[in-house]
Amino acid sequence: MRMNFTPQQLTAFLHLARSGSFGEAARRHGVSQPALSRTIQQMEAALGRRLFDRTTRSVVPTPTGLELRRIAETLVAEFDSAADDLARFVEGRSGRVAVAALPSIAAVLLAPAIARFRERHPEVEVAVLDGLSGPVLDAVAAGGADLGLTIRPPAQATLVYRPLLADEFGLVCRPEDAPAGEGPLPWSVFEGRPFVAMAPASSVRQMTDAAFLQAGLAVPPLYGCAFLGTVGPMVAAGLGLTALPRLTLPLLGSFGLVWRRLERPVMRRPMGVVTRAGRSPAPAVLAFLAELERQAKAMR
Amino acid sequence: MRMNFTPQQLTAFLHLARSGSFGEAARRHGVSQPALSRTIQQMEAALGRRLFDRTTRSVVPTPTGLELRRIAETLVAEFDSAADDLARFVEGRSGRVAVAALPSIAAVLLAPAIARFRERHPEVEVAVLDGLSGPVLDAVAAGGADLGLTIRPPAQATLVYRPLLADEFGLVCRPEDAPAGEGPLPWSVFEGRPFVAMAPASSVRQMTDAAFLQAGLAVPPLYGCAFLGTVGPMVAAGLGLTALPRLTLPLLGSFGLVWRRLERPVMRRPMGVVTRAGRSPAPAVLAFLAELERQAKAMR
DNA sequence: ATATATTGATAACCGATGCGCATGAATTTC
DNA sequence: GAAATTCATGCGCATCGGTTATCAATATAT
Repeated sequence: MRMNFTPQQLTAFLHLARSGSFGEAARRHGVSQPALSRTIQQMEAALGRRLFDRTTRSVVPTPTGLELRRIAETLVAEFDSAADDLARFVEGRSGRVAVAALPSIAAVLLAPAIARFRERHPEVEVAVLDGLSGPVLDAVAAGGADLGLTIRPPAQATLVYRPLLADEFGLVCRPEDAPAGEGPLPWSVFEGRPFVAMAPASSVRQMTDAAFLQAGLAVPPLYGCAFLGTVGPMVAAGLGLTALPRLTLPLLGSFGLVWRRLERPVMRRPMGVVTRAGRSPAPAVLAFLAELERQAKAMR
Repeated sequence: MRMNFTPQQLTAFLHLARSGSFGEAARRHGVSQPALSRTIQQMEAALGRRLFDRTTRSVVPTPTGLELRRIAETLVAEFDSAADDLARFVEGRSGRVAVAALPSIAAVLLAPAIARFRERHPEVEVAVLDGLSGPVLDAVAAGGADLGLTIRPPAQATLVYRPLLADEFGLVCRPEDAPAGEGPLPWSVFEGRPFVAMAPASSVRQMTDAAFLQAGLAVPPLYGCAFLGTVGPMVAAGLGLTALPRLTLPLLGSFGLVWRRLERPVMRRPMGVVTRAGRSPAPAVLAFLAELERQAKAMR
């Protein structure tokens, strides 16, 4: 005896068991009365037992009908709740988002995005793994993180990169060291002045080197700091000037440093998001991505 | 988003999630590979999300697929267990049987039937309501009892009666009071001897009265006892003889009384089972009925 | 490197199923 | 006794789920 009732059948049955009339039950179930008659007949045939003793005047559940009602009532409830769980997940209202990010991007882009996201998706768990570029990419590739926030990585078959924000480089210095005027400055502004550089492996250093190369300048790099948090105090102490993307400014510390846009060439630090190629992200991750893009657009 | 997956779809999905290959999963699910492909596509369309990221070489669940797997796994288990519960009920292996019965029938027919029944149906709860004819019929009519064991009641629209056993009347007396010989005796055997009668309302009394009337005898009834348990000691004390259906003999007590079949006329007490008309009994009740009939046949 | 085999997707077709409409049969009500 | 109510049935239709045959893509073998 293979009982293979569909949730449809079970709810139809429950409507009938609850209303005690085929016409009424059919209306509530949203089908015609003959359709409901057939449905019940099929269930009875499958079981080999009547579910209702019915005359033209009354519809009374048999003991088997009562038993099925007991069972179907909980089963349908389970089913509905499961459907609800799944719907919440599919709509991105439940689940988990793990984001790997460079600390600089985490500070300026990720933090506010999480704040907004959690307002709309309070049940979604958000995990942050801050690390340098390599570990970020590794985490995404290995599946430990759903997405990675970093600067554009070299093209890779297993990862996809999508740009979010291009952060422009500018001069960073104490107010009293700033050239007169208000507009953008050329990179030649660094000529003849001490330049506080980042460590040779860092993405910022590679871009400043490239800028000087393009501009045909020879500016000797000093110090070679690994962390932005170290650069701020050094500039503030008057040890030199530096060039940094605008959004990193808050990470330097509160020393009242000024930022002036640099051009010739205009340099932009491409920040974006990487995901695994060929892997569908969880709905909550997609929703978070959308929030990230909105945040990026707002900061542009 | 109305998720309305059938158990079929869910188990198909689980087969795929577990095997990681359409071909293998289709085989286990008992359908062709294209059929499974389409089933999964339909589920994905219903959800608006992919459930598996697949190439020709790999089938990997998406986050949504993992979530559905988690949900479907428990849901299908619930479903199976519910189906099992229902099957046990439908096959009469679980449930409850309430039997209303005359004490005399309960003793001779019901008790052994229950004993056998419980061997085969250990999970079925059996309740006994022993009472006189009126309350027995009332209990059945009101639904408090699934079936009633009693002597044939007057025809009633709401009840159906089915005969089980016809219990023959015989002379009951002390061995020393018995007429010589071994064969059946005529009712005239009571002429001129004290006859211990039952109460006028009892079914036995009505049949003994009828027997004397048919035989054209005038035998004055003495005492008019209401309970069989009272009749035994009285006969054993030598206060008189009586006529009783054979199967009631054990109820008289252990006084070594003898029973000799009576004829001219042969009187039979019709015992049977009553059920509600137009109401399907529970499967366990049907199984119990079958056991009752087997028991009756064995005693005939 | 080219051929082969494996695997999932697609196309075409077909029988079964579920539904609605119209109608029938039984019973209560006026 | 006629009308109304209620569940069951017959019939036609659209949909669905299934199979076979075939395609497209990729890994493997020669």
